[in-house]
Amino acid sequence: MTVRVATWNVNSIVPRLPRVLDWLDRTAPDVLCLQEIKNTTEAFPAEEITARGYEVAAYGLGRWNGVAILSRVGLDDVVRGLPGEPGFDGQAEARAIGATCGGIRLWSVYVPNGREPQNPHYAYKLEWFEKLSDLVGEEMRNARPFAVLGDFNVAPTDDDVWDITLFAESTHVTGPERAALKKLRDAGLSDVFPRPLKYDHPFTYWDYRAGNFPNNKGMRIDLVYGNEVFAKAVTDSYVDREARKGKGPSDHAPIVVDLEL
DNA sequence: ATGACGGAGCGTCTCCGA
Repeated sequence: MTVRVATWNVNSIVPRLPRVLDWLDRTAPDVLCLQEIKNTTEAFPAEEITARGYEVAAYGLGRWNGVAILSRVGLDDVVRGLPGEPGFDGQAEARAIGATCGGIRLWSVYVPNGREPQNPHYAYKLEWFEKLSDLVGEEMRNARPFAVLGDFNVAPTDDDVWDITLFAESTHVTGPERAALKKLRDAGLSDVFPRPLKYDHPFTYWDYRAGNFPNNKGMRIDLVYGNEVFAKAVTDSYVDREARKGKGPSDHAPIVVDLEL
């Protein structure tokens, strides 16, 4: 069975909907994990997506964050929220949703940004990673294909940012953040490394400002972490930088993963 | 070469993003 799975931080689903619909039509993923839908579960604009044959599971609590999974190969055992996840400043946040699609267990995640290393948001980020690690430990008890996809807000290596010298005192590249990723790999997940459609590095994010996209000043912070049976089934993976072009894009590009299961 | 911030909310500004 061939399955195409994708992940995309859309930076708000409502203004991005025309682009997402067009991208679904052209790319035809079986499953699409979304991050930063920036609205509520109830307000998710599902109609035109379901008209294309996808089931929708969304989880959003308001104007920030929010995640979703779209699937045309089944959408079962949906879990909204990371078990035991911390909130920030006393508020729950919608940053994870899990579902089983076509026999594959998938989690769409939007890891907290961290802001600056001294900011309480950074400690929250590391705490959130701990709960993600706990979840992965639980999911790894099953033999089925399993992957965590989404915006991890960490560049795994110095090659995953356009110029590491500009990241002193910055989040996304610190030792503890990278150690959190390593802990996921030590638990048995592999970084499904995508090919870039252009240039040398498969960046997935480029700031809107200062011409960062045309200058390819990007970061690889959106990741696909799969267990062994998932990773071994991968036949191709790429970052669709075409989706970052033109008027009204997200600041992230989608990652597409093809599997033969 | 697909381009020089953009989204949301009670909002003409602030917060957030990485």
